[in-house]
Amino acid sequence: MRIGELARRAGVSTRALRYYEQRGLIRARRSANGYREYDESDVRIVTEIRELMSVGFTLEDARPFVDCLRSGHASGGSCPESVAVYRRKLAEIDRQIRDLLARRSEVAAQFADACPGCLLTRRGET
Amino acid sequence: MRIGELARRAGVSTRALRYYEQRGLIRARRSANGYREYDESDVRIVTEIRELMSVGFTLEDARPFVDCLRSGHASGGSCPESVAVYRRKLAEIDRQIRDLLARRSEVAAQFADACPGCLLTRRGET
DNA sequence: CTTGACCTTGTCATCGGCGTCAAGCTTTAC
DNA sequence: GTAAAGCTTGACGCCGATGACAAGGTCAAG
Repeated sequence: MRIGELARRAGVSTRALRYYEQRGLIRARRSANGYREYDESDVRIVTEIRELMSVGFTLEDARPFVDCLRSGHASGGSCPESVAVYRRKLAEIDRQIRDLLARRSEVAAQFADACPGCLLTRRGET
Repeated sequence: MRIGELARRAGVSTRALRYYEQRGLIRARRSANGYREYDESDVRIVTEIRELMSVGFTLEDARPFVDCLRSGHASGGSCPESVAVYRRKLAEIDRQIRDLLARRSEVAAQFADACPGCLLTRRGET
């Protein structure tokens, strides 16, 4: 299939697909006229990338998953490198949550300090 | 005082100060040679900006606080516009926290799905 | 033949908050 | 006198993942 069909089937723009190729995440055969040609395995790969991005992974994060799929694994997340990324992302998310909680207290504290009496409600009620 | 001293006293770069001026957050008199001249109130304003930024406010978020200080208030956060920003930021942070918590479950779920047995009760998921 | 859908490469723009030169003033210190 | 600070404006770079164009080649249908 050509790039337009892959884009439709994977739910991304053609621009995104060319970008993924430029970043080395997908590859394409070229037909005689220079058009990119893809097959079913590319649909799988792009779908995997989008799933990961939908939960906050970057393209670089997705790379080990793509490699894992290419090496024949049924799941992109079953290779050691992918598992490492999963763990790293979970740790990263946990840290972000902690940071945000700390930040929330700081903001609330500044607020209370700058404007005593303004913050009369409890969390989430404003 | 000139820009270098203001930068030192407020703990920012001169580049940052020129940027704030360009964005209309601070102003400067000019001495005969074209150098920017600041006074104590500018130290206060820049300090306020940095305090707000340190807890995740953008420069635009800081604008009402600056205006509030300029209008003579002792605290930049005591004007209605600043209070509105505080409330908005708190709501924003709460939303981000909720999003991250949801994202964490999704990642953990994907992880568990892609690699059964990899996620060994690290956080009481499932 | 022509329209229109699809493809190509290449480049600029986005968003925030600056860092980092560049090239040339002024002022200060010795 | 001269060198080192310090100041000026201007402009490019960065990060991530594209969107939006430009200017053209290709191909099937009417």
